[in-house]
Order: sequence, then C-alpha cells, then structure tokens
Amino acid sequence: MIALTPGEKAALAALGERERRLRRNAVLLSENDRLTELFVLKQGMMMSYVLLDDGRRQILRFMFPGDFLATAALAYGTSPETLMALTDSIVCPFDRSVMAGLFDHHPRLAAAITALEQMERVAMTDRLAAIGRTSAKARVAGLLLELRHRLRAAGNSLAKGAAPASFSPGITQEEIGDATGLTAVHVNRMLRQLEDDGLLARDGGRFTVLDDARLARTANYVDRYAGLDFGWLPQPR
Amino acid sequence: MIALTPGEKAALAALGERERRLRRNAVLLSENDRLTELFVLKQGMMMSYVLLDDGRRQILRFMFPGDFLATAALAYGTSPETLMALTDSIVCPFDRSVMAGLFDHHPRLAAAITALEQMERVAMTDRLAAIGRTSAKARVAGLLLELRHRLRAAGNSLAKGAAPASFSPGITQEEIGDATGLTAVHVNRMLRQLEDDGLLARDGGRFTVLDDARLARTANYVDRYAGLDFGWLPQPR
DNA sequence: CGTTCGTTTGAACTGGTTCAAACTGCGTGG
DNA sequence: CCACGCAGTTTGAACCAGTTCAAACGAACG
Repeated sequence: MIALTPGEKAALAALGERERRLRRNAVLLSENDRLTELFVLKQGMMMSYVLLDDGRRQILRFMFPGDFLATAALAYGTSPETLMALTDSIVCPFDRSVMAGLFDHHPRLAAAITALEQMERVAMTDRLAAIGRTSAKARVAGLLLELRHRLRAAGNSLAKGAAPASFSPGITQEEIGDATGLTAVHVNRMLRQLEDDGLLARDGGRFTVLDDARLARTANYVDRYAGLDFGWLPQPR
Repeated sequence: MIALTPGEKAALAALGERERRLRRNAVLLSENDRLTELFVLKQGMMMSYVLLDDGRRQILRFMFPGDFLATAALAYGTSPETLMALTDSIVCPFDRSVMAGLFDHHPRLAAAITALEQMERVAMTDRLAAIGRTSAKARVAGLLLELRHRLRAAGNSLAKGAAPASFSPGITQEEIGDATGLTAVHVNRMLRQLEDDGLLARDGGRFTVLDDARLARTANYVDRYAGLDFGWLPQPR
C-alpha cells in the first residue's frame, strides 16, 4: 500500500526480531502489570479485555497479525487492560525506546503508525455507538462482520477483494457476549434469529453469510476501510 | 509537564495561528464531510457524535481546550463523526501537511501527540466497558466524574491538585443520556437517585459532589491520570 | 406573556437478563 | 473402546432494568 524505503523496511523488520510464543488462553499482560514493552502480533489471534469488580468482563478488541499490542505503554506505566491469546500465537516484544528511535529516524513510519492508531480509535467509536445505541441483533451481526473482515487477510488488513462468505472466528458465544455487552444466552438467541431470518448459516464454530446486503443493513455496518486516505504522510527518508 | 525547546514551542504556536470562532451548537464538521484539516480546540467545550439511521445519537467524546479535533483526518478522507460546539468556542485549523512537518522536524512533539492519542483511546475503552457492562447509575456517575476532571483545569488536563467539589458541565440530561447510552428520562431518575443516596447535590446545571469516595466507587471510577508515564519520549531536538 | 427547551414524575411495557436444566462434542484416562 | 468430565450450546420460564408514552412543570427569552 505504501512503498517502503530500505531503511524503513529494516526498521520494521527490527521490531520483529525477538519472538515469544503463547499458548491458547495464555495471558501476555494483566491489568495493572508494569508496562515497558510493546508488541507486534506476528501470528495468531488475541484479545484485550477488562474485568469489573463484580467479575463481569468487557472485551475491548480482537487483535490479528500485524497489529500492535499494548500501545498504552506510550502513555501509561501500567497496563489498563489484559491481553490474552485466543489461539496459539507469536508476539514480538520491543522496548518503548525503540519506538522513540522510530520517531527520530523514520518519521514517515511513525506517522503511519499514528494513522493506524486512528483506525483503531474509529473502530472503537463504532463499537461504542453499537453498544450504546443499537439492538442486540445488530451488535452480534456487526461483530461477525467485523471479524470476517479482519480474518479475511490477517496480516494485511487493507487487502482488497470480496470478503469470504464463510469464516470461522474461533470464539465462543460467551466471548461474543463479552465483546457486545450481552449475555451468552442472548447471543445464542440472536444467532438463531439471524439464522431464522436467512442471513446466516452456522455449523460448529463456522459461519456462512447468506445475505450480505441484508446482514450489513441489520448490523448498521459501515466499511471504514473504503474511506482510507494516507495522502498526508511525510516524504520517505 | 514536559519542558519544550524553543523550536518545539514555536511549532506548537504555529498550530494556533489561525482562529475560527464557533457559536454554541454550531457544527464544525458533519459526518462524511471531506476531511483535510485538523483543529486544536483553543477555547470552549465541544463534542463529537454519530447519528444512527433511526435518528438516535451516540456522543463519542467531549472536548476541552488543548484537545485535538478531527484527528481521524490522519487516516480517513471523510469524517466518521460530527463535531459540534457545546459552548461558544474557538478552534485553530491546520492542514494535515502541517502534521507531516511535525513528524519530520519535531519527533518528540509528534511522539507526545501519539501519547495523547493513547490517553484518548484508553478513555474510550473505559467508556466502552462502562456502557457494555455497568448499571445506568454507574454510567451517569462515571460521566459526571469524568466531566469534573476535565473541567478542573481546562487547557491543562494534567493539572495536579484536588478536583473541585462543585462544577457546572453545562450539558443537558439528554446529552448525558446520549453519551452513556441511556434515555434522558432515565438519566433524570439516576440523578435523583444519586442525590437521594447523598452522593451528589444539584442546583440548576450545577453539581456538587458530597461523597467523593462513594461516588467514585459506584461509578467504578479509575483515575487514569495517576498512572501516566511519558518516560520513553525521544530526546528534544 | 406566550413559546420553547429542558426537567420531572407516573404508569405501562419490553428487550435483555437470570436461573435452571438438558444437550452436544471432545479429549482423557482406565 | 468406553465412560467420564468438561466446556460450550441450546431452550424454557420468570423477572427486571431501562424504555416508551404522556403529561405537567419551570425557567429563559424574544
């Protein structure tokens, strides 16, 4: 999408030098843990969440290869959220100071990372609006569409081309509930309804979108990736 | 908080050169408007929101002096949200290319801006968790505490010192509802309950916190500002 | 002084929760 | 190979937090 200079390529590659493997369900970082590193997710699927004092959980985000993890380290000394692997995963840790070097020597990369942060922030606002103001059915449908999009080309979230009709996010209904602010029970009912409406088919953990347009409509889905524009980035150096 | 070099001071000052005045309720930017500039809010209070197709509104964020507006311009060609003035306000527009210059010539400032973005992202996740997983009473209490904090020293959100017991956010119950995912009617009932519980006193649009600790507890309030850590920022240049 | 915008209160209603129980598939150990 | 246990799914029934609808009230403002 953006042609990188050899120097930029090297700088990015340096982020991926150290590797750390995580088993499914492993916690990379807990809420309030000391925070001195960031990570790039190289392989697998992860999530971040917070726990409330009554034990309820809110999943904040699902993460896919290429995503930065623990970016809160750029402003906080302790983690505001827990990071957990949903599948066996590989992450690449790097120190906060490496980020400082990036800003110093690769301004265009730093700017691109800032742009990615914006995308994430906007995704978050979409979720906020969904949870605050839409029905349970819309929220579940919306999450499925988001997951489909992100699974489409993990490691290349800007991939073009039609999204696959069939996909397998590999998360439980409990997790869908914790991401959408619903109970697992009600998620189940909404999935059944989407199925009964003929929008969706299910088989085990696998979903098949039957009516793309109608599903997107019931989800209030907006494809943010269509409106991307990185025209402002500084010159390569 | 961070000692700026003369060059950095000049660069920041340059962002504030042009001024644009907005009346209360004026729309600075509508959803889907073409997006080529960012802004710094110099004076007043603003908010950003999205409208759903059924006319419901979700307020995403309240903005105070010193905040950047329309940062989505760093990734998108059109605005994902509407920006509206809640009081008469002054904003300072600057082109996206100015941001590019900042990354090129003032890496430490650019990094600091990225850190601010992180703070905003975390504030958003707190709201997400509140709306997704807490009671109406907690959400209303939480919003009030957040507003108090931000009003404390508008233009210097990192100010130390006790928050004032009494403050006047100047927003309607309808707006509190649209920010917390509730109806105006129910917001009213929650305010009365907080009052009956002896946590809060009200007079017109003015709130007085009577029991700080208990209010914070019912709100699940976490003071994120306590854990800030910008130790990683690159050297001044 | 009437109009408009926001607040307040009541009463009926409903989307989503809670609790409970049955069911499914799957890995593990005997 | 089977039995067991476990994690997740599915369904029903009662319940409740928050919504909806309706109406009255107050204060600011032209």
